[in-house]
Amino acid sequence: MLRENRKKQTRESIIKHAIALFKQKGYENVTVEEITIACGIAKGTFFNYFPKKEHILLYITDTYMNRLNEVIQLHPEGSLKERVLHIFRELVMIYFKYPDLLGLTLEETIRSTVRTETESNNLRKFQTALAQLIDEEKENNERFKNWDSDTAASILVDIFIHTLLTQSASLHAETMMELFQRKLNIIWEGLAR
Amino acid sequence: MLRENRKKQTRESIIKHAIALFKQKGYENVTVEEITIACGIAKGTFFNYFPKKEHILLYITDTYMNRLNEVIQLHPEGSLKERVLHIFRELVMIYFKYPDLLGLTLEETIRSTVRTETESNNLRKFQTALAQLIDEEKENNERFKNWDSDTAASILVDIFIHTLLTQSASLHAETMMELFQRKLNIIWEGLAR
DNA sequence: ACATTAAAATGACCATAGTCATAATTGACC
DNA sequence: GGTCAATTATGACTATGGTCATTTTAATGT
Repeated sequence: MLRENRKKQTRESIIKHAIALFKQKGYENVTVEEITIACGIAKGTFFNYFPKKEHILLYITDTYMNRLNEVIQLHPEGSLKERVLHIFRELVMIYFKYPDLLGLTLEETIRSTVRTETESNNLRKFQTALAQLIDEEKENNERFKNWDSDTAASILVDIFIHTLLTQSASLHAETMMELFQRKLNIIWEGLAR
Repeated sequence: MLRENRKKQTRESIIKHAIALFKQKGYENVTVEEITIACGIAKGTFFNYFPKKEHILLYITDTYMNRLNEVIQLHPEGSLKERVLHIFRELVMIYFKYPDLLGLTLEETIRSTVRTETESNNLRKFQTALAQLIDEEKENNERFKNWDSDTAASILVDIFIHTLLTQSASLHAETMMELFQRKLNIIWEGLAR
């Protein structure tokens, strides 16, 4: 299994060096060749691991979303609204680890969502996780029974992603969280009530 | 003013030929040089009009959004929810004029939103228009007074854009409209009511 | 008409993402 | 430990987006 180990190592090396360089010089100012030199591999090798330069950014989101279940477990208490807000906060914090890459990363996530149409994309995973949360709440709380969980979860994802996108330039986590709060208030209580 | 006329002509020629070629061969398979040849201009000239190839896609959204006020006027009757649904429907129909470009166009709109941060971008315009609609409704209808119109409008844009994005691959307008309807039902009545 | 200046067009040029035929490495099997 | 097949690495090469110094064209003034 030497081969598989090497592959994993190379892959991780590429990601590590690429992100380090992106942080340092900005995504656009880093060439693929530069990344491969940092890794001590040939340029062509890069494309054996990632079909396009941008796919590294996608990987970042993968990592975030892999922590999703963990993040959901972090806040098992409180009302559904509180839990959702906590989850949003955690995800925002993770995203803010690479503030300069936030916008680009989101763009790529969206792109892949548009292009793939598959169930396996990250936003779909997020939606499924939220839908499950709503389903659980339905057991305890009559008030949620009216709605299809998946549609409701989809709204939450709509709000999360698009708010993040429009706010990503200003990069202020707390402002963003306030906006989330206000939006959740509205959809919880109903726009026309 | 010969100069300005020529400029306008060239600009329009580029847009016209570019979109025709995109429809015919797909965005990725059309080179800038190809576009300029079709227009009978030099390659460099293209970049005097559009800083990047992708900016042509942005122009498409500009056109759509310029029709926004017109679209809003089209349905002055009915409840707010009905009006919003009508507006969504009209916009979806406009977008579906270039079904193959829909995804790309949206991607670019989002990109520019992320990058510019200015008030002048198209999504912001959409939001402002919707906020105004909500404000008007507030005059007649007590029930909407609780909420900040801008935040509420922002939710509607979140839903519109992100639903469009996730659904753009399947390209089925009616499915999309049904989804809009379900989502609006939820946020109108309130998720937890 | 001619000269001067400003705007716009041009295309040779460059940088770099991505390809691909070839070479090197690995694992399996005898 | 030698042979073969499959996998992975390599880097010369190609294609194309985008730049920029130079040239052309339009507008203004005399």
